[in-house]
Amino acid sequence: MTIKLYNTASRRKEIFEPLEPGRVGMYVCGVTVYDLCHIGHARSAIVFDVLSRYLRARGFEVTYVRNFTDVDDKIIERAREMGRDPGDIAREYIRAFHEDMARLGVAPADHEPKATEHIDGMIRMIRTLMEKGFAYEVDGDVFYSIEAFRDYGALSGRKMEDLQAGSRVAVDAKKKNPHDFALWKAAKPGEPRWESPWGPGRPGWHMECSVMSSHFLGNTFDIHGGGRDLLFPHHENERAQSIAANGGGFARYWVHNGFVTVDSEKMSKSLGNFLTIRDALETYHPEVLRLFLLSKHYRTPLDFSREAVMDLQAGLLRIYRTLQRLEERIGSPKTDQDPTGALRNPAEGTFPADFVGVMDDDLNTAAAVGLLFEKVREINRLMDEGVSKELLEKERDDLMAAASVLGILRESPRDFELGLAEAAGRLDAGKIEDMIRQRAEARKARDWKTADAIRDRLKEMGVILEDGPGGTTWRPDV
RNA sequence: GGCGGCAUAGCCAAGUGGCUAAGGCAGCGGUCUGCAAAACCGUUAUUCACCGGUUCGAAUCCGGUUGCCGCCUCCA
Repeated sequence: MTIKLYNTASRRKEIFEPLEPGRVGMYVCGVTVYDLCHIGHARSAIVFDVLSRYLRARGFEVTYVRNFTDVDDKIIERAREMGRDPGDIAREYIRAFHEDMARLGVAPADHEPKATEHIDGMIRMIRTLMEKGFAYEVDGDVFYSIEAFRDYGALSGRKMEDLQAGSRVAVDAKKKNPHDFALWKAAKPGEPRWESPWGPGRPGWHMECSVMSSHFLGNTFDIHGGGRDLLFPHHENERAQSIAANGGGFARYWVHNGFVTVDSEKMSKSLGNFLTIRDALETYHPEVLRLFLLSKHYRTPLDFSREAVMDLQAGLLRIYRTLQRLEERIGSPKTDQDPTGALRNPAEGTFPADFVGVMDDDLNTAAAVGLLFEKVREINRLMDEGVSKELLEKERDDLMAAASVLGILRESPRDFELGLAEAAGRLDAGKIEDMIRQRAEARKARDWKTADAIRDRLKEMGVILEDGPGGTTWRPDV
């Protein structure tokens, strides 16, 4: 079986073959750290987290690089507004990013370089571009000349004429061509600065990704990812710089995730319709959010709404209830083995093979989630039929293999339910158990009226009772 | 203006040439239960925005229409 990925550069799905068999180099554009991240950032981070997990589960050795843009106009502007040091702002939001990602279960990348750590490399690259005739300096600014790069526009599928026709940007008189872009920006008073052959200044935005990707992955590497909005101009420019300066092919597969929208409109700072990860986690359990963001194919826009998220929550809860039942029957899962082992060489017609089949097809997590639910129904059926412990263990291992690639089902079932309840309000376990005892006495006396009244009262408190052969248990009404 | 994407049941969402159009949520009927809850079983799109065309055969390919969205400017 082979993995297929949609390559934005060719606008079609392609069979994925890494440059070096068995090894994958993957670079994903991270965030500019001037504010808290919103759930659009979360989608991107989660999609590429799943891609790296999946590639590893399929036996590839992955080197995953995700950068931080920690020097940039927006950071400088924010610092000025707040009367603070730009470096402090960047550090603060890098910390916030790590906290948010940890809560969402997004694993750290193998390398998380910051732009400011690679200024020397950027200066070297700019010098090379000037020597090769791709860049020119004007009053301490250095620009890339897009006309010098014949292939400019090939990645995003644009023609230079089209670009000019729609341009609304105020043209910088220093530029030879309005779409030339800054490689180096001369520092204005009070701005962060580094010494360079063109005087003090800072790098343009696109430089960092070119330099850091080649530093960690080489001049030609396998996967370059990011949000769809980065395709132009950011990725087009990165590519133009890198190929012009280094030769090589730069990224071989370009993978772009779609946006999170609200009321069908892109979530963005300028529209003011964004929801930060933090705010979302006040209301929704991290795994609910994660499953929601994976419930639609990564390339299509995903509309965020409370109803849609809560629907997924109901579904995830059902999966956890099945895990709870399993635990009661066959005990807790073993934790000392690689959960994804079942995906390595799955036998045809089995659940792991089906899962691999849909994931191989351009990371179809939506279909994968569907398979997960089918498997859950089957496991419940098997438990109703009373099959052997060995079979149930096998079934659970298969389920957990898929779940671990998606990064869900990481909690104990009880913790998950209580976690949901925490968002809805706190429950007093002692009082609840007291009332359950009273109800048990009433039931013993066949006083159904009293028993039902107590149950109703608990329901109002947000507690659901379940009478089973082993007595009554309770769970939060979520 | 240029380029691109999307339109599948009450809602969310897979499926891109051929068995009965996945799955989730919600609803309804049933099994189980003192009654519930949970779980399971059954059920809910003769039809895939609309109009043409290609084909033995299309939700899937082609042309057109409508609607929504994105990129072209910092943006995941």
